[in-house]
Amino acid sequence: MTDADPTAREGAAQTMQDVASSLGVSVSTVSLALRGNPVVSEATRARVQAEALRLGYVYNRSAANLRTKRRHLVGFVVPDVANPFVAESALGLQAAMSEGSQFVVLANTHEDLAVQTGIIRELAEERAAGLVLIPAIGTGPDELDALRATQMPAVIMNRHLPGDRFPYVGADDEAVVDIACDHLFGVHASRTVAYFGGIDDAVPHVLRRARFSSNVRAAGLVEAMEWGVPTRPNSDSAYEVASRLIAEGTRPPEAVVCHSDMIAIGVLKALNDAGIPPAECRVVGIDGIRLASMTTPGLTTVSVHAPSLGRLAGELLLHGTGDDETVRSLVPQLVVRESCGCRT
Amino acid sequence: MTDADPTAREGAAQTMQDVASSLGVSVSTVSLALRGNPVVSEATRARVQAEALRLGYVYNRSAANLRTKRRHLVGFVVPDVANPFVAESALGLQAAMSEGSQFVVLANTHEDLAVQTGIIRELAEERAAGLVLIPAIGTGPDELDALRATQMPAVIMNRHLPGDRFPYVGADDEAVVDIACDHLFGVHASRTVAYFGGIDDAVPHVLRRARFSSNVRAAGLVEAMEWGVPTRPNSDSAYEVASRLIAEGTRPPEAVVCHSDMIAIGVLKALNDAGIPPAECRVVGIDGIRLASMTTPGLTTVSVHAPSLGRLAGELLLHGTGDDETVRSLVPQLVVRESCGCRT
DNA sequence: CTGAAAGCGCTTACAG
DNA sequence: CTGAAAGCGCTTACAG
Repeated sequence: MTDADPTAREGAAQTMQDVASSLGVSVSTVSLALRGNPVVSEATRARVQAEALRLGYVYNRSAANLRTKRRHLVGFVVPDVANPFVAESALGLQAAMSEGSQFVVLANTHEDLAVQTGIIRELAEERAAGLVLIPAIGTGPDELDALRATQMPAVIMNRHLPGDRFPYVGADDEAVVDIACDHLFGVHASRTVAYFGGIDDAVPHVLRRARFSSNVRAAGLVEAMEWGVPTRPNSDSAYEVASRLIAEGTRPPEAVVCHSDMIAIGVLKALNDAGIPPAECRVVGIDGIRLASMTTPGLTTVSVHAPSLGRLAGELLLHGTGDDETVRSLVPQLVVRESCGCRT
Repeated sequence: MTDADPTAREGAAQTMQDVASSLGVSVSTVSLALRGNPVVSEATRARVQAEALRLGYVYNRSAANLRTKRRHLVGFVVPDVANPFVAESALGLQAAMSEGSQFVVLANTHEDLAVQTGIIRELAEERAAGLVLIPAIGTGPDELDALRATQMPAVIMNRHLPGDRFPYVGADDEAVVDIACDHLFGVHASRTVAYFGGIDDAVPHVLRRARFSSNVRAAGLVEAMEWGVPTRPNSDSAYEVASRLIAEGTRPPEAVVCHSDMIAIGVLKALNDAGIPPAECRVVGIDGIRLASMTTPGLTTVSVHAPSLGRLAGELLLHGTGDDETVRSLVPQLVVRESCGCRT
C-alpha cells in the first residue's frame, strides 16, 4: 500500500523534520502542509504529502497534543465490560467519541474501589479529556472528591450518587417502573407482584423499588415481599436467588419486574427449571439489551436504549453543559414479548 | 482527599517545574524523586512528594512518553464489542494490559473495512504499543499490508487469515470440533448431523466445517447439508436462518454443532419456538460464554476460555515472541448442560 | 508563501 | 546528592 522507501524506512520512525530536510523546506511548512492549512501553496502541499507518503511518515499525535494541550481520549470506567448492557453502552459511547476523533479507553473496576481509584488517577496522568463512570458499588464522597480533584470532566452513568454534583446519564427510573407496572398491573391484571434484584442500597434500586411500592399501593395490590430481594447485577446471582426461593417453596408472585434484563434472564431460567410458565409468573425486565429477544420465553422489557445512553454520555463529556447535576435520559419504551404472558 | 492548595490550584495544571521552584530545587531532582530513583536522598524525596501533593500536581505521562518513546496503550479492534465473546476477551486483555500499566483502547469496526483501516491509522498516530485485531469480514492482503506498514506489533485474534505472518491467538479449531463431535456422535449416537452457522469463507469456519465433515465421514454418519449453512456472527441471524429452515419444513438433524454460542442461542430459540426438544435435535455451541448457562435448555458448549484468549493476546503483544505465525491456544473444554440431551 | 525559534512537560546524560 | 542543558516531535506566533 504505502509505497515507502525501504532505505528511508529502516531508520525507524520518520518525523516532520525528516520529510522537511528531504524536501529542503522547513518543518513549519511540513506541519502546515500536512494539516492542510491554506496558507501553504497547493503545489507545496502536494509535494510534502507525496514525500511524507514516500518516507512512510506517520503523524505523531501525542507530540502534537503535548504542544496544543488538546486531549484525545476518554475513559469508560465500568464494573464489568462483559455485562451486555455495559457493552452496548460502550458501543454508543465509542460511536460518539470517534466522531470527535477521540478514543475510548476501557477500564474494568470489577466493583473494586481501590482499582477504580487507581484507574482514575491513571486517566488523569494520561490527561484524558474526561471519563464516563459507572461507579463501583460503595463509591462514596471520598471517591468523588478524588475524582473532582483530578479536574477531569466526568459523567456518571447508571448509578446516580446522591448530591454528587456530576452530570448524570441514566434511565428515568420512575418512568421505567411506571411502564412496567402499567403493563403488568393494567393489561395483565396481576394481583401479587414483586420487584426483584438489583444492588441493595444503590440509588437506582432504591428509587425504583420505592416507585414500584407506591404503584402497588395505588393499585391496591399486594407486594410479595419475599420476592422483593436484592441480587448482584448479573444473571447468575439472580438465578441463584430465584432458584433458592422456589426450592424453599416460596410461591412466586403473579408478576415480577426485574431490575435489569440480565437479572430477568436469571429469573426466567429459574422459572423454566421449575416449569412455571408466564401465565403463572409474568416477568418484565429493564434495559432492552439485544439478548432479550433470544430468551425462551422472549423477554418483555422496558428498553432504555443502552447505546443511546452511551452516546449521550459521550456528547455530554465533549460539549459539556454548563451546569452540573443534569440528568439526561431517553424516554423508555416497552418491548412486548412472551415473558409477561402476552402472545402465548 | 488531596489537600491541594487552592491558590496554587487555580493556575490550572501544575508541572514539575512548579513544584521545583516552589521548593527551590531543580526539575531533575523533582523528576528523580517522584520516580523514586534512589539517587536522591530520602529526605528530599519526602519533601518533593509532599509538595507535589500539596500543589495537586499530577504526572503527565504523555510528556514523559514523548521523551522516553515508551508507549502505553494498545488497541483492541473488533467488529462488535457488544458480542459477549468479544466482551469477555476484552476483559482478559484488559487485565493483562493493566498489569503492564497499559491502557486498552476499544474500537469497533462494525465489520467495515474502511472504518478498520481508519482506526488502525489512528492507533499508529497515537503511537500505540500495538493492537489486537479481530479482522472485519473481508480483511485481505491490502489491509494486512497497511497494518504491517504501521510497524506496530499486532496480534490477530479469532479469525486466522491465511499466510498473514502475524501472531495469531484463537481456539484450536480442530480440537474444538473433535470435542463436540465426540460428545454428539459418541455419547449421544446421533445419526444425522450438521455444522451450523458462521461466516461463509472465514478461515475458522472453513477449518471447522472441514474437520466436521471428515469426522462425520469417519463415523459413517450422514451430514444434513440443508442445515450446514453460514450465518452472520450473531444470534439474530442464526435465529432467522434456523426459523426459516424449520418453517420450510426442513427437518432438523439429530445433532447440530454451532459455530459459536451466540449462534447456538439463536438456534435454541428457533427450536424452542417450534417445540423441538434436545432429544430430537441436540445442539452444542462453541465458545463457552457466561451466558451459555442461562439459556433454556442450558447450552452445552465447548469452552475456549475467552478471557484467557484475550489475556494471551495481550501477553503476546507485550512480551512478543520472536517469531511470527505463532498460534497459541488453550485446550478447549466441554461444558455439559442440557441442550445436547444430557441431564434431561 | 516560507523559515527560525520558542515552548509543551517531561527524562537523562553530564557536570559539579 | 543536586543542577543546567539538551531533546522527544510537534505547533504557532513572529519575521521576512
